[in-house]
Amino acid sequence: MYSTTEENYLKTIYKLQIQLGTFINTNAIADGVNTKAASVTDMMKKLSEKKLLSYEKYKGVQLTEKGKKVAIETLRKHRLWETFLHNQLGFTWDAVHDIAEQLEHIQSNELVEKLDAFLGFPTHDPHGDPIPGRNGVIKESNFILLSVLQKGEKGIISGVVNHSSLFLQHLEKNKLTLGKTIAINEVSSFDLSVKAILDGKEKIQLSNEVVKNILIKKLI
Amino acid sequence: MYSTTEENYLKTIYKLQIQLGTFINTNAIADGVNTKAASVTDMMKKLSEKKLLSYEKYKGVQLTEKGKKVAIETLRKHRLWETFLHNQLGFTWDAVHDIAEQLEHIQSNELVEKLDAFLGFPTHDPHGDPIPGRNGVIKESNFILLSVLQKGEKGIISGVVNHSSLFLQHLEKNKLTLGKTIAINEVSSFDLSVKAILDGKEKIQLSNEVVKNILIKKLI
DNA sequence: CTAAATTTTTAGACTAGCCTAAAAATATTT
DNA sequence: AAATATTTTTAGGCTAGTCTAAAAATTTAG
Ligand SMILES: [Mn+2]
Ligand SMILES: [Mn+2]
Ligand SMILES: [Mn+2]
Ligand SMILES: [Mn+2]
Repeated sequence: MYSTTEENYLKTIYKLQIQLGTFINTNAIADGVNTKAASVTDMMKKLSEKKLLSYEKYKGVQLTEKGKKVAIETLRKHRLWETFLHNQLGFTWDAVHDIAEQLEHIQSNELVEKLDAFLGFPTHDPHGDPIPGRNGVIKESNFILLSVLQKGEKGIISGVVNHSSLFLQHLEKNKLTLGKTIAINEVSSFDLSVKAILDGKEKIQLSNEVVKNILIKKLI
Repeated sequence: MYSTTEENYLKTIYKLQIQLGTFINTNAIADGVNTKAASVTDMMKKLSEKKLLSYEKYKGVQLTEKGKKVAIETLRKHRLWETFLHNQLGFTWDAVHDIAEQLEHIQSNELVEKLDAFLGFPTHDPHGDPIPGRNGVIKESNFILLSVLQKGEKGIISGVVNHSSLFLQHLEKNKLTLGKTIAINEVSSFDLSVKAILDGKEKIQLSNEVVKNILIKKLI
């Protein structure tokens, strides 16, 4: 139905709309799809022509319901495939994104639904991001930043803000994976680094750069 | 490394080489990749430039070792994905081909190897076709046509000649699936249709059109 | 409120892959 | 051995998607 390129544009715009509000500017899109502003302008005209978004010169861009639907379907496929790669094939969480970036464009509704069932209708992908349902509904999780936890509080690692391989590998190496419990012992008022207990056993120390990129579900 | 289009050309030429001999002509390729002869000539120049095949004007085309390697890798991926779709996701054998036609172009060696392991290193796809190994070796199976069996002989259904959805659905509907045993009771000398026993139980009647498109492993 | 900086759009060009129509080469008949 | 038919190649053109450089619009600063 839509090309790989079109789906990538729509998915990127959708994600930008979530984090930045409604009107998305050309440069942000160019950055997101890894191309130049001139190419984005071209594509915006085409997508607007196809009623996937509304575009007004110099004013930015906004997805229509139709465009949002395609974006969410693509996101759904991406996250289901990431889950497959991680849970079934044993890929580490830093390796799944690039492959899912290709797999998300395979066209077959039957495949998506069968994959979903095969995986047991997962609600979150390996990075803790919510997987949109068949109906297109996304249950946004109310995770909070680990950096807002105070001394004495604890939570379960449930997601990440930064999705880069470098960061994910760093977490993996330090056993900071989804499901682990972190209890804050002390927050340095000098560099905001944190001393904590991992899973009630191990003493660990985390830089502010790390704690502000981990999402947790607060306990009690 | 190579585009979807290039991989499709190479895979098609490889299959033609298997069934027709070494030099493959333009029209056969055009037919295989569903395009026009003029487009094939263009592409042959490009693939020849990249040393994937040898091309001499008006003389036809032949894969190099390099080209053969790419073709076999693509065939390996195609058949592994078909196996995944059938064995794990429960797709019927007539539905897997079109989706595998897309999946075979996903680029990741690690994915192929992990998928292979996940599937238990299968040797044949859902149509009975052999799956090339990681080394690129294909164990050609010595299946024979059901139509060569004589009265009193029997065999196990192990593959198909015709891969069309229509034929596969017909077989499915008549429970003529891989692994079933067929014992010949009688061959009509009028229309070459066959009376047989399926799995030692059920009496069946098969047209010549059907028996000459089923491959079996002969018993005793 | 004008001037400078930034962002966005246009203009023109490129590649991959495809097409049609015509020309050239090869194969088949007579 | 011509004549005819078929196959293949060339020529020229199309679309999707990309780029650079220049022009136009908008935003920010003085
Ligand atoms: Mn991802
Ligand atoms: Mn993810
Ligand atoms: Mn197939
Ligand atoms: Mn097959």
